Amino acid sequence: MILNSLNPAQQEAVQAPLGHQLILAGAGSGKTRVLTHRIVWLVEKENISPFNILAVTFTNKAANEMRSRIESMLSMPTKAMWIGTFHGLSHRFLRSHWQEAGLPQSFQILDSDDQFRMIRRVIHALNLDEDRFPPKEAQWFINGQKEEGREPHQVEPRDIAGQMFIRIYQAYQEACQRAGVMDFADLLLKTCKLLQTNATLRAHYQARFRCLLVDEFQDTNNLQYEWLKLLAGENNAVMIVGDDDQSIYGWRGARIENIHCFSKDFPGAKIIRLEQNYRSTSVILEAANALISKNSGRLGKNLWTEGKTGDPITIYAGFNETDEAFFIVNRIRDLRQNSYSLRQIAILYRSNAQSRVIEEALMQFGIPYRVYGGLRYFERAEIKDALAYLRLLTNLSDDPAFERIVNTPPRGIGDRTLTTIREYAKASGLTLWQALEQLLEQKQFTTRTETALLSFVNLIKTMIERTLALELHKQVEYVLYASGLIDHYRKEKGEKGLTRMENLEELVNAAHQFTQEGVPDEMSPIAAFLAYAALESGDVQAEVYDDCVQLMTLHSAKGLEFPVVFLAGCEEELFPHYLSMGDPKALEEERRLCYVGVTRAMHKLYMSYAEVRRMHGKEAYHRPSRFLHEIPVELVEEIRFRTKVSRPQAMMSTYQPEPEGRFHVGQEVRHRVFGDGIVLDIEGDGDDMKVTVRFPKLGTKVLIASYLTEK
DNA sequence: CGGGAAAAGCTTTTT
DNA sequence: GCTTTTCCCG
Repeated sequence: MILNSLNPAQQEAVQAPLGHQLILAGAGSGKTRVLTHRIVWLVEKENISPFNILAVTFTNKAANEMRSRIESMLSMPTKAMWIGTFHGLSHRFLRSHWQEAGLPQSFQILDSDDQFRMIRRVIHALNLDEDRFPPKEAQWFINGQKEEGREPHQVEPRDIAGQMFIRIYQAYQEACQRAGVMDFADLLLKTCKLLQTNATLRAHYQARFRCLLVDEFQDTNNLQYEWLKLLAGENNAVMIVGDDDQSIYGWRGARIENIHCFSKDFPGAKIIRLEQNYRSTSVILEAANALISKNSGRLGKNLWTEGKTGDPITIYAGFNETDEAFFIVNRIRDLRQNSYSLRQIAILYRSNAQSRVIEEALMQFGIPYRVYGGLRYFERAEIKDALAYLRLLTNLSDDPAFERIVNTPPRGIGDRTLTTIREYAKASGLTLWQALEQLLEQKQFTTRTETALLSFVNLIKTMIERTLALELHKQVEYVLYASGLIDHYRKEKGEKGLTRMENLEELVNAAHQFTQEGVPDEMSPIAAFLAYAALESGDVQAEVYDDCVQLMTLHSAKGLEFPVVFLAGCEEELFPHYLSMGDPKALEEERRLCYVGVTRAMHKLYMSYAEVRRMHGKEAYHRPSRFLHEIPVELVEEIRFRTKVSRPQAMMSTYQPEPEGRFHVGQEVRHRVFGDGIVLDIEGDGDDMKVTVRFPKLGTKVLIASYLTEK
C-alpha cells in the first residue's frame, strides 16, 4: 500500500489506532481516498478480515465506487465486506431475518410515490377529508416519527389534529403489514427495533462488525445514528467522515448535531482535520472560507492549498434572467475558444425552475448541455406499472400494486367497483385480492363488471402460471405484452408514447443485465429485481463521452467538481430562498449550500444575478444575494455588460441621476484590486449605487460604490 | 373512458 | 406565468 501519496493528516487518519475517529474532511480534501485507504489499511496492517468490516454511504453510487476502489487496491475478495447505504444494508439484514422481524418472506419496498398513494388510500378509508388531512402532511408526519424511532403507539399526541395523524400512521402501518410491504424508513426502523429487542442477533452482529465506517456523516438522521450505535455496541471501532459545513439536507431530517454528539457518545473519539484542498485555487478557497465563517457553531476548519492563486471570482449583474443566461452562454463560448471542453463546465442553481431560461439560451447558441435530476428510470410511470404487475405476481396481497394496475391499462373496472372491493376488504380485514375473489364468488356485480373482473383475475392467474418457469427477463417480457401495457402506451400519441414504449422495452434489458450480474442466493430473482428497482432507482448520469455543459441544482452538485462553475441566480429571495430567510438555522443551511457551490469550482468561478426576474409570474426586483457581499471584495471582479437587452434606451437618456453622495462623473477613484480609474456613469443610490469606472489597463467595469474610494 | 377545462402548486432529494 | 394534477362531462 502506498502511503506516501497521502499528506500527513490523511496518513494520520488512515493509520489511526483501532478506536473511534472523527474525520472532519473539508471540500476537496480527499476524503474518499482516506476512507478507502483506511479500509485497505485495516485489512492489510491490522489483520482485520473483510468479514468484520461494515462501511455505510448515502448513495448507491458512492457505495459501488467505494467497493470497486477497494477491490482494485486489495489483493483479496471483498464480498464478505458489508458496503452499502443505510437502507441497502438494512434491507440485506431484514432479508436474512424476516422471520425474527415478523415479516413475510417476500416483503417488498415502497418508494415515496407508492407511500404517498398508500397514505392517501388510508385517509380515504378512514373517511377523513383530504383537505383537512393532506396526504403530503401525513406522509411528512409519519416519516418524521419514524426517523425519531417512534412507532404509532409511542407518539405523544399534541392536539386533536395530531391525534388524527397518529390514527392515520397506525392505519397505514397496519395496511403495510397486511400487504407485506415496507417503506424506506421502515427498513431502518425495523432493523433498529429488531436489534434492540433481539439480544442474540444484536450480540451476533456486534461481534461481527469490529470496524464500522460512515461517510457523509453530517447527513445522518436520528434513526441512522441509532442504527450505528446499535451495531457499534461497546467494543467496535467507529470511524466517521464528514463535514459540518457541507450539511445541506437538514430539511429532510439530517441532523448536523449528530456530528457534534459523536465525541460524547463514542468516548475517546479523536478528531482529525483534513484541511488541505487539492481542488480549487486559493482565491476560490479564500472566498469559501470567508463565506462559511459567517455561520455559527461550526466545528471549525480552514481550507488551504499549495496551488495557484487563480483568477478573481467574476460577479455579473444581469439586467434580467435572460441577460444573465446570455452572459453565461457568451462566457461559455469564450471558454470553449480557450480550450475548455464543455463537460468541464457546470451551471449550478438553487431551484430547478431556473434551468429553463438557461436551457433556452444554450439551445439558441447550439451549445449541447445536460440537465441532471428529474425523474429517474425506475420512477417513471410506465416502469412502475410494469413493476406493479411483477409485484402482484410475487405477492397477491400487495395492495398498492393491485391499486395501481387493476385498471391499467383500462379494462372496465371503474371507481365504483373498486370502492365496493375496498370497503369489503376493510370491513373483513382482507387484502384487495382476497376481497375481490370473495365478492366474485358471492356474485355481487353486474354481468359487465363481473366479466371485466374475471378477465383481470384470470389474467393475473395465467401470468403466474406462465411465468413461473421463465427466466427473469422472459418473465418481464411476457408481463409487458400480456398485461397490454405495451399496446396501451403504443396508442398514446406523440413522442411521449414512443419514449414510454422504449422505456418498457428497456426494462427487459435491465432485467437481463441484472440476472447476469448475479442474484443474491437467498432471494428469488424477481424479488431481488424488485428490491433493486426500489432501492436503486437508476441513475440518469450523463455519459462521460458526451461533451455537454452540466446543469444541476446546488444540491445535486455536492461531491462533484468542475474546472469552471457558474453559480446563477445569486439574489435574495432566490438564494437564500425566501422560505428559508425567516429561520436562522435554515439561513445557515443556505449559506452552506453556497459554500458547497463555491467549492465545486477548480479554476474559475462565475456568480451572477438578475436585477429583475420573473418569479411565479410576477416581475420581482431583488437585491444581490447577501452571500455575494460576504465574499471579500479583493477576490472579486464585478462586471456588467451594456447590451441592448440589459437597459432600455429611454431610461438612460431621461434619467440621469445627479451624483448623490461621494461620486460624480469624471471623478478619479481608486479600487483595492484594479487601481485608479475615472467614473463614467453612476446608477442607483445608497447601498445599491453602482459606478461605471474606466481603468487604464483593465477597461470599463461596473462596481458597487462601497468598493471604491475617492482618490 | 378520454379529453378539455379548471384549479392548485411553486426549494432543495436519496433511499 | 407555467406546468401538473384534478375534476367534470359528453
